[in-house]
Amino acid sequence: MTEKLDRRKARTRQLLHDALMALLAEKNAEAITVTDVTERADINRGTFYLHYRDVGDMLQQLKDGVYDGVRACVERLDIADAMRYIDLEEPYPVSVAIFEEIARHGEFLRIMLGPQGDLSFAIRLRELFSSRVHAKLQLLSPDDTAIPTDYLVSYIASANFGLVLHWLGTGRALSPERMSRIMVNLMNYGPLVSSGIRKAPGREG
Amino acid sequence: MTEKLDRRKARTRQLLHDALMALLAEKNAEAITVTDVTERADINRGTFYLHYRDVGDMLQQLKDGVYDGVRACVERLDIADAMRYIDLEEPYPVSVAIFEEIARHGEFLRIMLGPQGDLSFAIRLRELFSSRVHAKLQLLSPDDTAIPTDYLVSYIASANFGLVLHWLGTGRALSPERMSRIMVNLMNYGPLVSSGIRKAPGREG
DNA sequence: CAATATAATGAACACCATGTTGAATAATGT
DNA sequence: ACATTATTCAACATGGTGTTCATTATATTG
Repeated sequence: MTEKLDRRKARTRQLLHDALMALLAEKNAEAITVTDVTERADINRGTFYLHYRDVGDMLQQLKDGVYDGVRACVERLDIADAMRYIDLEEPYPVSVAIFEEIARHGEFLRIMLGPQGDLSFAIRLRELFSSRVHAKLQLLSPDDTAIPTDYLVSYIASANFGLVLHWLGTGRALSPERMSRIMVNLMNYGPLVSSGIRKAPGREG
Repeated sequence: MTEKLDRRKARTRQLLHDALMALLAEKNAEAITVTDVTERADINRGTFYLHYRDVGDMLQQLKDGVYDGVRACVERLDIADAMRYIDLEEPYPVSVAIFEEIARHGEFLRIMLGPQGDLSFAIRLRELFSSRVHAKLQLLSPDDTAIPTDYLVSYIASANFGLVLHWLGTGRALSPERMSRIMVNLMNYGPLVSSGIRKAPGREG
Protein backbone atom coordinates (compact mmCIF):
# COMPACT_ATOMS: atom_id res chain seq x y z
CA MET A 1 0.00 0.00 0.00
CA THR A 2 2.52 2.63 1.12
CA GLU A 3 4.62 1.03 -1.65
CA LYS A 4 8.23 2.15 -1.03
CA LEU A 5 10.47 2.06 1.99
CA ASP A 6 14.04 2.43 0.81
CA ARG A 7 16.09 2.85 3.96
CA ARG A 8 17.91 5.84 2.47
CA LYS A 9 14.69 7.62 1.61
CA ALA A 10 13.23 6.96 5.01
CA ARG A 11 16.40 8.13 6.71
CA THR A 12 16.58 11.34 4.71
CA ARG A 13 12.92 12.10 5.32
CA GLN A 14 13.35 11.53 9.04
CA LEU A 15 16.39 13.78 9.21
CA LEU A 16 14.58 16.50 7.30
CA HIS A 17 11.54 16.09 9.50
CA ASP A 18 13.55 16.38 12.70
CA ALA A 19 15.39 19.40 11.38
CA LEU A 20 12.18 21.15 10.43
CA MET A 21 10.61 20.47 13.80
CA ALA A 22 13.68 21.84 15.55
CA LEU A 23 13.65 24.94 13.39
CA LEU A 24 9.93 25.49 13.92
CA ALA A 25 10.60 25.73 17.62
CA GLU A 26 13.14 28.46 16.94
CA LYS A 27 11.81 30.71 14.24
CA ASN A 28 8.79 31.66 12.18
CA ALA A 29 7.82 29.01 9.65
CA GLU A 30 7.81 31.50 6.78
CA ALA A 31 11.39 32.40 7.56
CA ILE A 32 12.71 28.85 7.36
CA THR A 33 14.67 28.27 4.15
CA VAL A 34 15.54 25.07 2.36
CA THR A 35 19.13 25.85 3.21
CA ASP A 36 18.24 26.06 6.90
CA VAL A 37 16.60 22.66 6.89
CA THR A 38 19.27 20.85 4.92
CA GLU A 39 22.14 22.36 6.89
CA ARG A 40 20.45 21.38 10.14
CA ALA A 41 19.74 17.88 8.85
CA ASP A 42 23.23 17.62 7.37
CA ILE A 43 21.72 16.70 4.03
CA ASN A 44 22.69 17.99 0.62
CA ARG A 45 20.46 20.86 -0.43
CA GLY A 46 19.72 19.28 -3.77
CA THR A 47 18.46 16.16 -2.03
CA PHE A 48 15.68 18.16 -0.43
CA TYR A 49 14.16 18.78 -3.85
CA LEU A 50 14.00 15.03 -4.51
CA HIS A 51 11.45 14.85 -1.70
CA TYR A 52 9.61 18.14 -1.47
CA ARG A 53 8.89 21.11 -3.70
CA ASP A 54 9.81 23.63 -1.00
CA VAL A 55 9.56 24.15 2.75
CA GLY A 56 5.89 25.08 2.48
CA ASP A 57 5.15 21.83 0.70
CA MET A 58 6.95 19.82 3.34
CA LEU A 59 5.09 21.59 6.13
CA GLN A 60 1.81 21.06 4.32
CA GLN A 61 2.35 17.32 4.31
CA LEU A 62 2.95 17.35 8.05
CA LYS A 63 -0.15 19.44 8.61
CA ASP A 64 -2.29 17.21 6.42
CA GLY A 65 -1.22 14.15 8.36
CA VAL A 66 -2.07 15.65 11.72
CA TYR A 67 -5.31 17.11 10.40
CA ASP A 68 -6.51 13.75 9.11
CA GLY A 69 -5.84 12.11 12.44
CA VAL A 70 -7.83 14.72 14.31
CA ARG A 71 -10.61 14.68 11.73
CA ALA A 72 -11.11 10.95 12.15
CA CYS A 73 -11.80 11.55 15.85
CA VAL A 74 -13.90 14.67 15.52
CA GLU A 75 -16.20 12.98 13.05
CA ARG A 76 -17.46 10.81 15.89
CA LEU A 77 -18.62 13.84 17.90
CA ASP A 78 -22.32 14.06 18.61
CA ILE A 79 -23.79 16.88 20.66
CA ALA A 80 -26.82 14.86 21.68
CA ASP A 81 -24.54 12.10 22.98
CA ALA A 82 -22.37 14.61 24.79
CA MET A 83 -25.40 16.06 26.58
CA ARG A 84 -26.13 12.70 28.12
CA TYR A 85 -22.82 12.81 29.97
CA ILE A 86 -23.46 16.20 31.55
CA ASP A 87 -23.96 15.16 35.13
CA LEU A 88 -22.45 11.71 34.91
CA GLU A 89 -19.33 10.50 36.61
CA GLU A 90 -17.55 9.29 33.52
CA PRO A 91 -16.50 11.72 30.74
CA TYR A 92 -17.79 11.64 27.16
CA PRO A 93 -15.51 9.05 25.49
CA VAL A 94 -15.43 10.66 22.06
CA SER A 95 -14.10 13.96 23.35
CA VAL A 96 -11.57 12.10 25.48
CA ALA A 97 -10.34 10.40 22.31
CA ILE A 98 -10.01 13.77 20.60
CA PHE A 99 -7.84 15.15 23.38
CA GLU A 100 -5.72 12.02 23.28
CA GLU A 101 -5.22 12.35 19.54
CA ILE A 102 -4.30 16.01 19.95
CA ALA A 103 -1.83 15.06 22.64
CA ARG A 104 -0.19 12.59 20.26
CA HIS A 105 0.81 15.55 18.08
CA GLY A 106 1.04 17.93 21.00
CA GLU A 107 4.37 19.53 20.25
CA PHE A 108 3.65 20.08 16.58
CA LEU A 109 0.21 21.49 17.30
CA ARG A 110 1.51 23.72 20.06
CA ILE A 111 3.86 25.34 17.61
CA MET A 112 1.51 25.48 14.63
CA LEU A 113 -1.27 26.99 16.72
CA GLY A 114 0.97 29.36 18.65
CA PRO A 115 2.18 32.85 17.73
CA GLN A 116 4.79 31.49 15.31
CA GLY A 117 2.21 29.22 13.77
CA ASP A 118 -0.08 29.11 10.79
CA LEU A 119 -3.43 30.87 10.85
CA SER A 120 -4.79 28.98 7.87
CA PHE A 121 -4.13 25.71 9.65
CA ALA A 122 -5.79 26.99 12.81
CA ILE A 123 -8.82 28.09 10.82
CA ARG A 124 -8.95 24.75 9.07
CA LEU A 125 -9.06 22.92 12.40
CA ARG A 126 -11.63 25.35 13.74
CA GLU A 127 -13.74 24.75 10.64
CA LEU A 128 -13.51 21.05 11.33
CA PHE A 129 -15.16 21.62 14.71
CA SER A 130 -17.62 24.05 13.17
CA SER A 131 -18.83 21.72 10.47
CA ARG A 132 -19.35 18.95 12.98
CA VAL A 133 -21.21 21.23 15.37
CA HIS A 134 -23.26 22.60 12.53
CA ALA A 135 -24.30 19.19 11.26
CA LYS A 136 -25.50 18.04 14.66
CA LEU A 137 -27.03 21.35 15.69
CA GLN A 138 -29.36 21.62 12.75
CA LEU A 139 -31.19 18.50 13.89
CA LEU A 140 -31.87 19.92 17.33
CA SER A 141 -32.12 23.66 17.06
CA PRO A 142 -35.47 25.45 16.72
CA ASP A 143 -35.41 28.29 14.21
CA ASP A 144 -37.25 30.81 16.32
CA THR A 145 -34.24 31.68 18.41
CA ALA A 146 -32.81 35.17 18.70
CA ILE A 147 -29.37 33.89 17.74
CA PRO A 148 -28.61 32.96 14.12
CA THR A 149 -27.41 29.39 13.81
CA ASP A 150 -24.15 30.31 12.09
CA TYR A 151 -23.18 32.59 14.97
CA LEU A 152 -24.10 29.91 17.44
CA VAL A 153 -21.89 27.46 15.62
CA SER A 154 -19.00 29.92 15.57
CA TYR A 155 -19.41 30.53 19.25
CA ILE A 156 -19.39 26.87 20.20
CA ALA A 157 -16.57 25.90 17.86
CA SER A 158 -14.36 28.81 18.87
CA ALA A 159 -15.00 28.36 22.55
CA ASN A 160 -14.04 24.70 22.53
CA PHE A 161 -11.15 25.32 20.19
CA GLY A 162 -10.03 27.95 22.68
CA LEU A 163 -9.97 25.31 25.41
CA VAL A 164 -7.76 23.16 23.22
CA LEU A 165 -5.41 26.06 22.52
CA HIS A 166 -5.06 26.83 26.19
CA TRP A 167 -4.47 23.18 26.96
CA LEU A 168 -1.70 23.03 24.36
CA GLY A 169 -0.22 26.32 25.51
CA THR A 170 0.05 25.19 29.12
CA GLY A 171 1.83 21.92 28.49
CA ARG A 172 -1.34 19.80 28.55
CA ALA A 173 -1.25 19.68 32.33
CA LEU A 174 -4.80 18.37 32.70
CA SER A 175 -5.81 14.87 31.62
CA PRO A 176 -7.95 14.29 28.53
CA GLU A 177 -10.70 13.08 30.86
CA ARG A 178 -10.60 16.29 32.89
CA MET A 179 -10.63 18.40 29.72
CA SER A 180 -13.56 16.47 28.43
CA ARG A 181 -15.57 17.11 31.56
CA ILE A 182 -14.79 20.83 31.49
CA MET A 183 -15.88 21.02 27.88
CA VAL A 184 -19.22 19.31 28.39
CA ASN A 185 -19.94 21.32 31.51
CA LEU A 186 -19.27 24.68 29.87
CA MET A 187 -21.27 23.70 26.84
CA ASN A 188 -24.29 22.93 28.93
CA TYR A 189 -24.38 25.58 31.62
CA GLY A 190 -22.51 28.39 29.92
CA PRO A 191 -19.44 30.15 31.29
CA LEU A 192 -21.11 32.19 33.99
CA VAL A 193 -23.09 29.41 35.61
CA SER A 194 -20.28 26.88 35.21
CA SER A 195 -17.92 29.18 37.03
CA GLY A 196 -20.33 29.81 39.84
CA ILE A 197 -20.60 33.54 39.16
CA ARG A 198 -24.26 33.16 38.36
CA LYS A 199 -26.51 30.57 39.89
CA ALA A 200 -28.39 28.18 37.65
CA PRO A 201 -32.01 29.19 38.18
CA GLY A 202 -33.29 25.71 38.85
CA ARG A 203 -30.38 24.09 40.66
CA GLU A 204 -29.48 24.21 44.29
CA GLY A 205 -26.88 26.88 44.79
CA MET B 1 3.57 66.30 18.80
CA THR B 2 3.38 64.19 15.67
CA GLU B 3 6.16 66.55 14.54
CA LYS B 4 6.43 65.99 10.77
CA LEU B 5 3.96 66.27 7.94
CA ASP B 6 5.87 66.93 4.74
CA ARG B 7 3.36 66.55 1.92
CA ARG B 8 5.73 64.33 -0.05
CA LYS B 9 6.24 62.00 2.89
CA ALA B 10 2.54 61.76 3.54
CA ARG B 11 1.84 61.11 -0.13
CA THR B 12 4.44 58.37 -0.38
CA ARG B 13 3.22 56.71 2.79
CA GLN B 14 -0.34 56.80 1.55
CA LEU B 15 0.60 55.25 -1.80
CA LEU B 16 2.59 52.52 -0.10
CA HIS B 17 -0.25 51.91 2.31
CA ASP B 18 -2.80 51.56 -0.47
CA ALA B 19 -0.52 49.27 -2.43
CA LEU B 20 0.05 47.01 0.56
CA MET B 21 -3.65 46.79 1.31
CA ALA B 22 -4.37 45.86 -2.28
CA LEU B 23 -1.68 43.20 -2.25
CA LEU B 24 -2.89 41.78 1.05
CA ALA B 25 -6.22 41.11 -0.58
CA GLU B 26 -4.44 39.17 -3.31
CA LYS B 27 -1.68 37.12 -1.71
CA ASN B 28 -0.20 35.85 1.49
CA ALA B 29 1.44 38.59 3.54
CA GLU B 30 4.69 36.65 3.85
CA ALA B 31 4.92 36.44 0.08
CA ILE B 32 4.68 40.20 -0.48
CA THR B 33 8.04 41.68 -1.42
CA VAL B 34 9.28 45.24 -1.21
CA THR B 35 9.44 45.16 -4.99
CA ASP B 36 5.78 44.17 -5.13
CA VAL B 37 4.71 47.06 -2.97
CA THR B 38 6.79 49.72 -4.68
CA GLU B 39 5.85 48.61 -8.17
CA ARG B 40 2.18 48.64 -7.25
CA ALA B 41 2.55 52.06 -5.65
CA ASP B 42 4.68 53.33 -8.52
CA ILE B 43 7.34 54.42 -6.06
CA ASN B 44 11.06 53.94 -6.31
CA ARG B 45 12.15 50.85 -4.46
CA GLY B 46 14.85 52.73 -2.59
CA THR B 47 12.28 55.18 -1.29
CA PHE B 48 10.55 52.39 0.58
CA TYR B 49 13.59 52.01 2.81
CA LEU B 50 13.39 55.68 3.77
CA HIS B 51 10.11 54.84 5.50
CA TYR B 52 10.18 51.21 6.61
CA ARG B 53 12.77 48.57 7.34
CA ASP B 54 10.92 45.90 5.34
CA VAL B 55 7.40 44.75 4.52
CA GLY B 56 7.06 43.10 7.91
CA ASP B 57 7.90 46.35 9.64
CA MET B 58 5.36 48.25 7.57
CA LEU B 59 2.67 45.69 8.33
CA GLN B 60 3.56 45.78 12.00
CA GLN B 61 2.90 49.51 12.13
CA LEU B 62 -0.52 49.01 10.59
CA LYS B 63 -1.30 46.22 13.03
CA ASP B 64 -0.17 48.28 16.01
CA GLY B 65 -2.42 51.14 15.00
CA VAL B 66 -5.48 48.95 14.68
CA TYR B 67 -4.65 47.09 17.87
CA ASP B 68 -4.37 50.29 19.89
CA GLY B 69 -7.76 51.45 18.67
CA VAL B 70 -9.41 48.20 19.67
CA ARG B 71 -7.57 48.10 22.97
CA ALA B 72 -8.87 51.52 23.96
CA CYS B 73 -12.41 50.17 23.56
CA VAL B 74 -11.90 46.79 25.14
CA GLU B 75 -10.42 48.34 28.25
CA ARG B 76 -13.85 49.69 29.08
CA LEU B 77 -15.37 46.19 29.17
CA ASP B 78 -16.83 45.10 32.48
CA ILE B 79 -18.51 41.73 32.89
CA ALA B 80 -20.57 42.87 35.86
CA ASP B 81 -21.88 45.79 33.81
CA ALA B 82 -22.62 43.53 30.86
CA MET B 83 -24.66 41.20 33.05
CA ARG B 84 -27.01 44.04 33.89
CA TYR B 85 -28.02 44.31 30.27
CA ILE B 86 -28.93 40.64 29.89
CA ASP B 87 -32.69 40.96 29.65
CA LEU B 88 -32.88 44.66 28.82
CA GLU B 89 -34.08 46.19 25.59
CA GLU B 90 -30.97 48.22 24.89
CA PRO B 91 -27.58 46.57 24.22
CA TYR B 92 -24.50 46.97 26.37
CA PRO B 93 -22.95 50.22 25.05
CA VAL B 94 -19.32 49.25 25.59
CA SER B 95 -19.54 46.14 23.43
CA VAL B 96 -21.42 48.12 20.78
CA ALA B 97 -18.51 50.55 20.72
CA ILE B 98 -16.09 47.64 20.29
CA PHE B 99 -17.96 46.32 17.27
CA GLU B 100 -18.05 49.80 15.79
CA GLU B 101 -14.32 50.18 16.22
CA ILE B 102 -13.73 46.79 14.64
CA ALA B 103 -15.96 47.77 11.73
CA ARG B 104 -13.83 50.91 11.21
CA HIS B 105 -10.92 48.61 10.33
CA GLY B 106 -13.16 45.90 8.97
CA GLU B 107 -11.39 45.20 5.72
CA PHE B 108 -7.94 45.12 7.27
CA LEU B 109 -9.07 42.90 10.11
CA ARG B 110 -10.96 40.58 7.80
CA ILE B 111 -7.74 39.94 5.91
CA MET B 112 -5.41 39.78 8.89
CA LEU B 113 -7.70 37.38 10.76
CA GLY B 114 -8.54 35.25 7.72
CA PRO B 115 -6.66 32.30 6.23
CA GLN B 116 -4.08 34.58 4.59
CA GLY B 117 -3.67 36.45 7.83
CA ASP B 118 -1.35 36.57 10.80
CA LEU B 119 -1.77 34.16 13.69
CA SER B 120 0.38 36.18 16.06
CA PHE B 121 -1.87 39.18 15.50
CA ALA B 122 -4.97 37.06 16.06
CA ILE B 123 -3.52 35.70 19.27
CA ARG B 124 -2.58 39.19 20.40
CA LEU B 125 -6.16 40.36 19.95
CA ARG B 126 -7.49 37.26 21.66
CA GLU B 127 -5.12 37.90 24.55
CA LEU B 128 -6.51 41.40 24.78
CA PHE B 129 -9.97 39.96 25.39
CA SER B 130 -8.53 37.36 27.73
CA SER B 131 -6.70 39.79 29.95
CA ARG B 132 -9.79 41.93 30.27
CA VAL B 133 -11.98 38.95 31.06
CA HIS B 134 -9.43 37.66 33.51
CA ALA B 135 -9.17 40.93 35.39
CA LYS B 136 -12.91 41.22 35.87
CA LEU B 137 -13.53 37.55 36.51
CA GLN B 138 -11.16 37.28 39.44
CA LEU B 139 -13.31 39.71 41.41
CA LEU B 140 -16.43 37.62 40.95
CA SER B 141 -15.42 34.02 40.66
CA PRO B 142 -15.45 31.64 43.63
CA ASP B 143 -12.47 29.33 43.73
CA ASP B 144 -14.37 26.17 44.56
CA THR B 145 -15.54 25.62 41.00
CA ALA B 146 -14.78 22.53 38.97
CA ILE B 147 -13.39 24.66 36.16
CA PRO B 148 -9.98 26.30 36.51
CA THR B 149 -10.14 30.05 36.03
CA ASP B 150 -7.62 30.12 33.22
CA TYR B 151 -9.67 27.67 31.16
CA LEU B 152 -12.80 29.65 31.85
CA VAL B 153 -11.08 32.77 30.64
CA SER B 154 -9.88 31.02 27.48
CA TYR B 155 -13.36 29.73 26.83
CA ILE B 156 -15.03 33.11 27.16
CA ALA B 157 -12.38 35.03 25.24
CA SER B 158 -12.24 32.51 22.39
CA ALA B 159 -16.00 32.22 22.12
CA ASN B 160 -16.52 35.94 21.82
CA PHE B 161 -13.53 36.34 19.57
CA GLY B 162 -15.11 33.65 17.42
CA LEU B 163 -18.25 35.74 17.11
CA VAL B 164 -16.13 38.64 15.92
CA LEU B 165 -14.33 36.45 13.39
CA HIS B 166 -17.59 35.17 11.97
CA TRP B 167 -18.96 38.69 11.83
CA LEU B 168 -15.91 39.85 9.87
CA GLY B 169 -15.98 36.82 7.62
CA THR B 170 -19.60 37.38 6.63
CA GLY B 171 -19.30 40.99 5.63
CA ARG B 172 -20.50 42.36 8.98
CA ALA B 173 -24.10 41.85 7.96
CA LEU B 174 -25.50 42.31 11.47
CA SER B 175 -25.43 45.65 13.28
CA PRO B 176 -23.07 46.26 16.21
CA GLU B 177 -26.15 46.48 18.43
CA ARG B 178 -27.38 43.08 17.31
CA MET B 179 -23.95 41.55 17.77
CA SER B 180 -23.76 43.00 21.23
CA ARG B 181 -27.05 41.44 22.24
CA ILE B 182 -26.01 38.05 20.88
CA MET B 183 -22.80 38.22 22.83
CA VAL B 184 -24.36 39.10 26.16
CA ASN B 185 -27.06 36.48 25.70
CA LEU B 186 -24.64 33.65 24.95
CA MET B 187 -22.40 34.69 27.79
CA ASN B 188 -25.22 34.47 30.27
CA TYR B 189 -27.22 31.45 29.24
CA GLY B 190 -24.61 29.41 27.41
CA PRO B 191 -24.89 28.12 23.87
CA LEU B 192 -27.42 25.35 24.43
CA VAL B 193 -29.95 27.36 26.37
CA SER B 194 -29.52 30.45 24.20
CA SER B 195 -30.23 28.41 21.12
CA GLY B 196 -33.34 26.83 22.60
CA ILE B 197 -31.94 23.31 22.43
CA ARG B 198 -32.05 23.04 26.19
CA LYS B 199 -34.54 24.86 28.35
CA ALA B 200 -33.32 27.12 31.10
CA PRO B 201 -34.35 25.26 34.25
CA GLY B 202 -35.99 28.21 35.95
CA ARG B 203 -37.45 30.14 33.03
CA GLU B 204 -40.66 29.66 31.21
CA GLY B 205 -40.07 27.64 28.08
C1' DC C 1 10.05 85.19 -4.68
C1' DA C 2 14.41 83.17 -3.40
C1' DA C 3 17.06 80.30 -0.46
C1' DT C 4 17.50 76.26 2.06
C1' DA C 5 16.19 71.91 3.48
C1' DT C 6 14.30 67.61 2.68
C1' DA C 7 12.35 63.78 -0.32
C1' DA C 8 12.31 60.96 -4.19
C1' DT C 9 14.70 59.05 -8.12
C1' DG C 10 17.69 56.02 -10.90
C1' DA C 11 21.54 53.29 -11.31
C1' DA C 12 24.84 50.43 -9.53
C1' DC C 13 26.62 47.03 -6.21
C1' DA C 14 27.53 42.73 -3.47
C1' DC C 15 24.82 39.31 -1.11
C1' DC C 16 22.15 35.25 -0.51
C1' DA C 17 18.53 31.71 -1.16
C1' DT C 18 16.45 29.63 -5.00
C1' DG C 19 15.57 25.87 -8.21
C1' DT C 20 17.79 23.17 -11.66
C1' DT C 21 21.29 20.49 -14.00
C1' DG C 22 24.75 16.67 -14.96
C1' DA C 23 28.29 13.68 -13.68
C1' DA C 24 30.19 11.06 -9.93
C1' DT C 25 29.59 8.30 -5.87
C1' DA C 26 27.22 5.61 -2.44
C1' DA C 27 23.85 2.55 -0.56
C1' DT C 28 20.07 -0.63 -1.25
C1' DG C 29 17.08 -4.66 -2.65
C1' DT C 30 17.11 -8.94 -4.79
C1' DA D 1 27.39 -9.58 -7.62
C1' DC D 2 24.39 -6.57 -10.19
C1' DA D 3 21.09 -3.42 -11.46
C1' DT D 4 18.57 0.10 -9.35
C1' DT D 5 17.94 4.02 -6.96
C1' DA D 6 19.36 7.69 -3.64
C1' DT D 7 22.59 11.04 -2.41
C1' DT D 8 26.37 14.13 -3.25
C1' DC D 9 29.00 17.87 -5.25
C1' DA D 10 29.81 21.75 -8.16
C1' DA D 11 28.04 24.95 -11.11
C1' DC D 12 24.67 28.07 -13.05
C1' DA D 13 21.14 31.75 -13.99
C1' DT D 14 17.52 34.09 -11.51
C1' DG D 15 15.42 37.40 -8.52
C1' DG D 16 14.71 39.99 -4.32
C1' DT D 17 17.50 42.32 -0.81
C1' DG D 18 19.53 46.27 1.45
C1' DT D 19 22.73 49.96 0.67
C1' DT D 20 25.08 53.79 -1.57
C1' DC D 21 25.60 58.11 -4.20
C1' DA D 22 24.84 61.60 -7.37
C1' DT D 23 20.93 63.87 -9.36
C1' DT D 24 16.47 65.76 -9.67
C1' DA D 25 12.12 67.32 -7.72
C1' DT D 26 9.34 69.29 -4.27
C1' DA D 27 8.35 71.60 0.28
C1' DT D 28 8.92 74.89 3.81
C1' DT D 29 10.61 79.08 5.54
C1' DG D 30 12.03 83.88 5.64
